[in-house]
Amino acid sequence: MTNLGYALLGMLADESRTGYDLAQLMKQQVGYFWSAKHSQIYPELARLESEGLVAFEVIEQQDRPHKKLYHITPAGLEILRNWVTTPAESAPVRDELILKAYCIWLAEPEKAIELFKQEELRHRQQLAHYEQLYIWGEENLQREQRSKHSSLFGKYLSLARGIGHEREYAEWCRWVIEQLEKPDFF
Amino acid sequence: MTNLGYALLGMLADESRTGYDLAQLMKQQVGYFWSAKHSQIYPELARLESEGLVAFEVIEQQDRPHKKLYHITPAGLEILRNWVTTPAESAPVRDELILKAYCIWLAEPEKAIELFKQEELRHRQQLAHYEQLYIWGEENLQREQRSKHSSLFGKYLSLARGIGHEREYAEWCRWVIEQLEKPDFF
DNA sequence: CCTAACATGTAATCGGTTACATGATTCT
DNA sequence: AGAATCATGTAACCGATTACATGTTAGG
Repeated sequence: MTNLGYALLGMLADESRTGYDLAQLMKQQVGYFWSAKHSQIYPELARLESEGLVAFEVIEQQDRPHKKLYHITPAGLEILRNWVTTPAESAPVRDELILKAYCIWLAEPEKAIELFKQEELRHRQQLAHYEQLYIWGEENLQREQRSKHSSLFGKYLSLARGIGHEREYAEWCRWVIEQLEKPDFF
Repeated sequence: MTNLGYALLGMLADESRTGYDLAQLMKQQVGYFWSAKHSQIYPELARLESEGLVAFEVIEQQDRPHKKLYHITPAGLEILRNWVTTPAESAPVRDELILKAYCIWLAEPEKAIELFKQEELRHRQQLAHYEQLYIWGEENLQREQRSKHSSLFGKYLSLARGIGHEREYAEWCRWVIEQLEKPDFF
């Protein structure tokens, strides 16, 4: 099983979806921590189906093309449940901006400041976006949905991580700018 | 040019190194934000050499196999300098633990707590490691090396990012545990 | 004797992106 | 007339990992 497979099972555990729906979700919500293009999703769904972890029914539509609505099977739910609490394997980090930071001693400080100002702005904007989603969610949250067994719970945990991550990243950018603005010897 | 190419140029801008040395560096320092195995490094060095961005001299050694000591060329330094301050392209995030967090509503809370306790510990240990490196660096830092134009400057910026990242990650794990320990309705 | 460190490469495979391919409907 | 959304697929390519391959010396 691949991580993409688990990601798809996770989305289908919440509700039945088409390949197209799954690809859309990966441009929103889920895309903040896992993503894939439709060209990867369709073959992976076919693979999951061949292993009996998902199944689909063809929905015929007038005025729209037909679609395959996938749902998770009991076997799929079982391996997903088993996976969620097993330790995650640590993937190597590859962050282009930190790589640039490592080499920044070669650059003119003014240009470096400009770069980090742009990056800070980018992360502040993403932070504001996440915070807005968080507020909207809080407002519409019913009492019975405030359960560890509601799929909304998972959405909150992941959104909170996004907020913390973007805030921390933006603050590092700011700190880097401060270091670059300091005179060389003091 | 690939990011790996720039990473190698960045390491060679600091000082001349062999492919073996570069692979070792990517298990330490540089590996915290960019990594590659020797099987990827050797062909990439050959490619950089064919494009005139690096060059090497063969060092014959008694009692050790011969080695190729690579150094950056003026052309290599130029494209590296040009790259460092150009905006970084944002790569999609793929974090297995956040994916698990998203699906955690399917798990038994006790098992979920165990998972996040393990993960918190892992990040606290990595944080302690980074902080130790930071302290050692501070201690041995000479006045003339406290310049934006010293390669140590880049090492500090990247190390600071590692510290911030691990601290924030560990704190999120702790917060998740708190959410999981709360009674469902309160 | 076996393992670790030094030292350099190639081949097979895999996960993911980009591009190719098709086709209907709705909105501007 | 053209773009956007819905809807599903395949093919080529690329970056990265794992495994294959070789050979020396030092140390437990």
